[in-house]
Amino acid sequence: MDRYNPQEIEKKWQARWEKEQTFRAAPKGKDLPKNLKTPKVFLAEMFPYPSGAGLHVGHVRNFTIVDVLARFYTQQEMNVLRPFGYDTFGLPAENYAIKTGISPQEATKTNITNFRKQLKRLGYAIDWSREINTSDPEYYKWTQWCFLQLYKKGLAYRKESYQWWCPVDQTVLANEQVENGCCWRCGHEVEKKKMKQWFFKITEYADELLADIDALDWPDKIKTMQRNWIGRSEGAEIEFEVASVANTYIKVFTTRPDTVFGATFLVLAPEHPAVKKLVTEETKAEVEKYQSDALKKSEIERQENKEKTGVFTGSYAINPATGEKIPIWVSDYVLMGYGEGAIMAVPAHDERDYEFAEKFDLPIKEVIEKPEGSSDDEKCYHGEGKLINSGHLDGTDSSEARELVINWLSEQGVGKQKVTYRMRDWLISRQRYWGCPIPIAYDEDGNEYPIPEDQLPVIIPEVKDYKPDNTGRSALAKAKDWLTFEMEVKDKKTGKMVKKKLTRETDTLDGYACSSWYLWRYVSAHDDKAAWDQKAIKYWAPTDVYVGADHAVAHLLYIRFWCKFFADQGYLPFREPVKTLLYNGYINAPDGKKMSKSKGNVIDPLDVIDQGYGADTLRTYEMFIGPYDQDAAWDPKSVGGVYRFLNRCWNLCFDETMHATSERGSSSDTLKGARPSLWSDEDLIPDVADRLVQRHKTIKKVTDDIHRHNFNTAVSTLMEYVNYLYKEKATAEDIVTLAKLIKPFAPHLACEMLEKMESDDIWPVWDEKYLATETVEVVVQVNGKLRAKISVAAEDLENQEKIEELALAEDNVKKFTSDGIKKIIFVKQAKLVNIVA
RNA sequence: GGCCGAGUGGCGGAAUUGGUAUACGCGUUCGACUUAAAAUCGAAUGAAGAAAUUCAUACGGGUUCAAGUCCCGUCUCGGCUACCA
Repeated sequence: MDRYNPQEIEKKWQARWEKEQTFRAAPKGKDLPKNLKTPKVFLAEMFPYPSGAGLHVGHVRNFTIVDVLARFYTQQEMNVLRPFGYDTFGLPAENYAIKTGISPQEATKTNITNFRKQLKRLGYAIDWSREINTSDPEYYKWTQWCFLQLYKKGLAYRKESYQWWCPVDQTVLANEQVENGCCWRCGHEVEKKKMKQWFFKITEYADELLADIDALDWPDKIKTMQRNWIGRSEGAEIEFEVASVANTYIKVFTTRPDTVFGATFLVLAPEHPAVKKLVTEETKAEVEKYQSDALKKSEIERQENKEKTGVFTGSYAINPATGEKIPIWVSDYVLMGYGEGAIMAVPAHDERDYEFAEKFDLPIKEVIEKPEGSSDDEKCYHGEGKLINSGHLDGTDSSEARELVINWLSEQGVGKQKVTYRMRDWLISRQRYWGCPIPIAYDEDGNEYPIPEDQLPVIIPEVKDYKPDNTGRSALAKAKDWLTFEMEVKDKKTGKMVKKKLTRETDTLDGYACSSWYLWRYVSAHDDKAAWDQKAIKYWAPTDVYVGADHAVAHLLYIRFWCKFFADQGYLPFREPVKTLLYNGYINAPDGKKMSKSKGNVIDPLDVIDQGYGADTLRTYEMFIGPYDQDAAWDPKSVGGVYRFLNRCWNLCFDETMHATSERGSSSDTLKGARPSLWSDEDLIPDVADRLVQRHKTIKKVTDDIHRHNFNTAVSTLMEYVNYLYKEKATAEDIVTLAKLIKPFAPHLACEMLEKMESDDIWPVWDEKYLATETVEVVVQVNGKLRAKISVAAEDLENQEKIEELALAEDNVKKFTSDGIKKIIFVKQAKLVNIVA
């Protein structure tokens, strides 16, 4: 007998899959599969950044989940689309280029080649004809096209604003790229810088992005994070007239308009544009110093020092509810980016305002009565209650008063209902070389001209030196031939077409823009007529199952935003890009800590394969390691256990001593070419009944488990089946069933077994009739404690009286029921009798 | 501080709708094979007890014929978030 040799058989099957292009989703040269009536499944993982280090075990877990599903659905004869791509723009390649002079284009090519080779060694069922790469001009041409669509609709715009700036990477960062006041890439503290930047107006879709979360088949964790990120607040916008400066109003946002009578001062963010109008001779110097200090303060300092600071502007506003004059202050606890950048302070009912009032000795006026018996012992009560000190609204319940106040202020023209979002517009320009160029140019007056669609792509020029220049512009500014050019444009004044000298935008797009549409590119990956083909998108998309372990908010929110936008433009026939999202956990080092090069605890998946375990063991192990959505620690000993299991599968097929033989001695011809030692079910009557039960139970359990994404228990079910077959020996049908069921996990081994058995790989179907056995075991409890098990004929389950009688007849039951029986509960479904004594 | 998870043998974990707690794997022990070891195969393995049995799903209560599962409270760990008005 040949021994299980993964090295040999994996090489053999990988070569065959490559040659036969086994995993192409469509016949050559066509976009759609032949049989459109078969259900389609579009599966994808979050495409990786192909780093020089190659695949790590985390990738393997992520990709194997997709692969198991792809193979499972393929075996069920569905049309499966399982493409692959690379997210190649980004800082690592650029920093590497700055350090070594090797161009990002070249480094990316090398890395992809390595990645592709490694992916093939894992035996993934990838349709390689659809491989995409975001830094390929063929791809980013269409990223630029997407940008222009957003630009046309006014959803891509330029605005001067204070932005997070990383002084090391020399680029602005989006809010979600700032972690604890530090750059997500290099970890350096970020600063605020006033710059003109490009944005996508994601806030336009805030309401829909929020509302549609409910219906998504996504993990609750991610749904909650997205809801929090969008951060919708309902409240009111209230205008406060400035007493000392004519015709000046300060708008504030509040979620508690019911407390307006208690607003005893206003607070403005240091960056608020009205501040310069409000300062007086005496306060000017001090306020300006406070403003410039606040700008210099890093996010970390702001967080560390929660002690309230602030300064009086010297001006007063009129509280529209009370008519009282109240002072206007400036403090950095009010953020310019949220609401109106100004608040009405109600110190009696808001902790932050309370602290501020205490510190600067400002009046505190209670306007909500704490209900009796309230356990809230905070200094300022922020719950609901009856209004007091609130003029005509005294005695009203605070929850009702909110609307009454809004209506009342609205009648006077100084207030209205308002919804505010925590989410800001998406900052997309980056001062980096290695990104998708923004297809915009400027004339000498700074007017914007989009590059016409037929002139795309704007190709990234090769440069010698990749360092950003010290003006905050990317290295693209160094490509002089590329930077300026002539283009026919409509003259802004005369409206005639004229040739104009233009300068290109040197900012590139945030990498998240490139990954916001790649799922749709997969349906017609190398289409040169459109970003995605309409017929193909209609058939394949949206993505049925999307698997990842990162980007809970950013990427998964942006892709939803683009989906809604392109749906509105008529390019997509759906409004949500991903039906089911699986979010897999991380794989940690054996010590339970995160794997990292510096700690030297990294497990290299290719090493595991080369040690002799093979790809099938690696794949199966990573599915068996635990529930896919939980973190798990790598255990080298358990890898050995999975290898032993696959080895046992192999033996059942190739070791004749493991084969069931018939005492009647007749060989079966039900399986052509099967070895003489191998017997079919038919030869084994009468012991065939239990065998069929085990087999069909296994088929059902494995099928259900994969549907539920319980990959770990699917594998353990197969282990139980193999243990059973080791005891009882295997028939031809057993071996074929086992091979088919294990194929999603260990495809090479399964193919080898199926080849030997001359069998197809079509997913087996269980028959309910084998699941119902002739005799069943009924559990007998007394007072909920297990006391006996009785074996009864299956049809007797309908006969409650008989079962109760049998149960009571058990010696061990009699022992515990000698004091009499109160009642008997019989649960047919659970096959259980509970006697209450 | 706020929100959301989780806590089961020596370890990773199973228990799908409230119905036999600890499947499967690792580890450990014993046995077979072997001159021997590895590999492989077989058996045992929550704790206490000779046994019947009792006690065990973080802790304390509750609901129920029956609770790992549901409810209330406490503790511990993890994730996200953090002056968002």
